[in-house]
Amino acid sequence: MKNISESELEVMHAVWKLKECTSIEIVKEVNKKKEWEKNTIMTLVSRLITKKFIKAVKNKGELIIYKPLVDEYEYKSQETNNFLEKLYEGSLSNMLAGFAKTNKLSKKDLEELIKLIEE
Amino acid sequence: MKNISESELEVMHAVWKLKECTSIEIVKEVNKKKEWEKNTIMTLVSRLITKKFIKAVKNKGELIIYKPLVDEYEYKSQETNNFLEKLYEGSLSNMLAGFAKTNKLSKKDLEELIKLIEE
DNA sequence: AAAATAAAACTACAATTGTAGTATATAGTT
DNA sequence: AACTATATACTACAATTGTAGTTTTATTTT
Repeated sequence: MKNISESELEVMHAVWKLKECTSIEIVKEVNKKKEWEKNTIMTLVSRLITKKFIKAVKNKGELIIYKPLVDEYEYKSQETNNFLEKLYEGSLSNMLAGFAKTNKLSKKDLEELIKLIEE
Repeated sequence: MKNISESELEVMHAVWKLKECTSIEIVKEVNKKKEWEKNTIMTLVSRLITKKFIKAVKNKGELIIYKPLVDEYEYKSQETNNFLEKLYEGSLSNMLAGFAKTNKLSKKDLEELIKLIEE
């Protein structure tokens, strides 16, 4: 399975959020964060279709409806694993340790971490 | 500042580890993980030089010595921020929450997390 | 029905990346 | 000094990515 590129990911975020949507809605949603041309955004959509991350449903007389084909959280945590593998030998605590060195963890972060651990 | 690509990153890991090293050493180190041709690895080294992540010091009669120009942990935590931004709206706890959903955190992870928090 | 508009598809093109091969310079060996 | 081996530099080339422009198709308006 191919990768979602960085700008494609921006589009995926929109599709994940909207769930079933038209090109118009996707463009509007993406434009909240990125000033990209409609054409640019639709090129990304079409690449995501080729890569099987999005499906297009076409009904006569209606706009095409786009839907995500992969689960958002599943995809994200797989990407997170890849990321940890690439930068931190796959170790989460390794990452947190390194991260804490430069990016002071905020109190809020710590509290949320504790809450998470307690479950 | 340009980005370090995925295969370039593999080379950076070697250079970070070795600190001051020759092409031979870099190739040997990278080959522990990736079966890449010497030429391939040296192409990556030269791109990293262009991108200012590595410096080459050349002394007459000796092999060229390569050194990292950026701090490993600084680079990694910056990349981590980018990653969090791209996938989790910049929120670490957001990531951990999502991560915990699919990737059961191991007991070991939890223990190490707790240790970290306690500092 | 013809024209105008807008959506969808197709084409474009440079930069980056992955992955080497080839040429040149330098050093060590006979 | 000539030859050989090997380190370094330069060239190559297809795939992917970022970023649209252009063409075609379908729908709505005169």
